[in-house]
Amino acid sequence: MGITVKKSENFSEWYTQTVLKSGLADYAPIKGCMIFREHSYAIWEKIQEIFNKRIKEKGHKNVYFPMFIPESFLKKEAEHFEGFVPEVAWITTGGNSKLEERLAVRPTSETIMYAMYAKWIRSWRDLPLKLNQWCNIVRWETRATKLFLRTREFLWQEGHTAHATKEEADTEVMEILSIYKDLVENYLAIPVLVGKKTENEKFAGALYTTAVEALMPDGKVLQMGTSHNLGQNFAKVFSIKFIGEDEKEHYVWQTSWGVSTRMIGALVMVHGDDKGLVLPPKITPVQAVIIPIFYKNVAQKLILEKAREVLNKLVENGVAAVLDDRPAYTPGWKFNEWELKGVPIRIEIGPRDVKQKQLTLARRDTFERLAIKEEEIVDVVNKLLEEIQSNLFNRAKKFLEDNITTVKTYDEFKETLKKKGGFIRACWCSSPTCEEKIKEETGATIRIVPFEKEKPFSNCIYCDKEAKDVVYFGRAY
RNA sequence: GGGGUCGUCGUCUAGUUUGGUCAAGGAUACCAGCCUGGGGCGCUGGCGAUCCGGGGUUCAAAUCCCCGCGACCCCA
Repeated sequence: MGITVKKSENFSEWYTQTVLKSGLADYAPIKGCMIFREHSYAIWEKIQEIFNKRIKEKGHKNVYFPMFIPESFLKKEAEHFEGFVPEVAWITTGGNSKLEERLAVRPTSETIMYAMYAKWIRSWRDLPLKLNQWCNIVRWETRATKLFLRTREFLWQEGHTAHATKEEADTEVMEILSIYKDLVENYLAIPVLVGKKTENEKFAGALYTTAVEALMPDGKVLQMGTSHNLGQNFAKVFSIKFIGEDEKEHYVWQTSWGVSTRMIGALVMVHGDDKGLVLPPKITPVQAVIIPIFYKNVAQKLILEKAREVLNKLVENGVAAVLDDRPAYTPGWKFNEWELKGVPIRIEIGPRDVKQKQLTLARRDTFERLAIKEEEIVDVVNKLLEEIQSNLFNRAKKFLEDNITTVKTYDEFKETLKKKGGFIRACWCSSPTCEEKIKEETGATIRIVPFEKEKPFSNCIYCDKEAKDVVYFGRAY
């Protein structure tokens, strides 16, 4: 019933088992598809809650657009279409009749949304337009399914804004990126690198793309979120124009950005251990579980009463606590189950504790156990939750820092990639050809070009010509 | 994209190499009853599989062959 492999020994198998056995997800009876079960959906709801709050503060509104996109819409922006067509699922038939124009099941919603933006935006007074939607996305993957990371259907949020000027759009892109960084680092406790994408790696149809990228324990890099400045590319093909204060006609400047349920996969990989999930307190649906320990010859009622009292106290003080009073399972069984599910704190209440007016607490991240005075429970739990949150982040941060390797030659580059993985900091001449060659030969891509230009410390690792940028390479999921 | 492994009760698995002993064995889960309870506790009984689908070879197929479907692992 528990996880039968060690994280350090067979990472891939460990990941699959952890996801399945913790009750996060299951395979669906449709190839390439998965089921987001209660546990992962609850985490997703937390993410929604946090992110909604942040963007609503900034004046964004949530909407919902159709999941079907007419082919002609998708085709309007050539680069965009090229980028997505290899994995678009098409609807060609409705009932018994063949459709006159086939419909794409949205791989992303730029085109369907912008067709409407063209209708809604008339004047500078209509700007900025800042909409977001939470929805499902379909990309017809042909590669092997990996729960949360590579499935044909997944959930995400996609924000789409329109602005009067490029500067405003630039600002929007950066503000959203910093919300993503905040979400991932301060809630999911996963440290990230932020920066720009190269031309090769940018979103199909964008002017430029920015991203937050995280490092997984197996040395591979996972893109956690992207924020794009679309320039006026879509505005021109969808004719999204407004009359400015200068009484002239202008095309809008647009942004789009998204994070997906992939983040849940990162959460599993980064923090999980041989006993299962380890969830950061700020993102877990359950922060503390109370497990009463009964003995036949001791008044069960007393223990249960005490457990309920502790539960109420915690809940009243804003702790997401639950009481596991199922009589059919033994305490040991429950310990294992809640550890598998990653709950940060376990509170045990048995006859010993009641007698001594104490509670026994156990930390999920360090397995440390401690006895505390009953009346201290709220303070101690809150303090522990904070400690666990920062411990998880610091652990991951150290791992990230230890796995950023600076190299000066291509041999060193290949060696590091093979032996260690992680982020590789190297100099690059900024030619897409070198980037492409490196990808072909090693599988590594440029994950991030830092916003603050660093001074090159060597020539381009591939062509040995003068380097223009210091960039971060990695093998990505 | 390339290579490999695999598919048998809900789940994990034995059996496949060498066809017959298998109307498929075990463990776990599930149900009933007892017993327990500070790390997946124990006992008794019960339920549960046309062996992924299709075709072929054969007196005989979970086992051999072909096609399909699906999953996983490794490599770029």
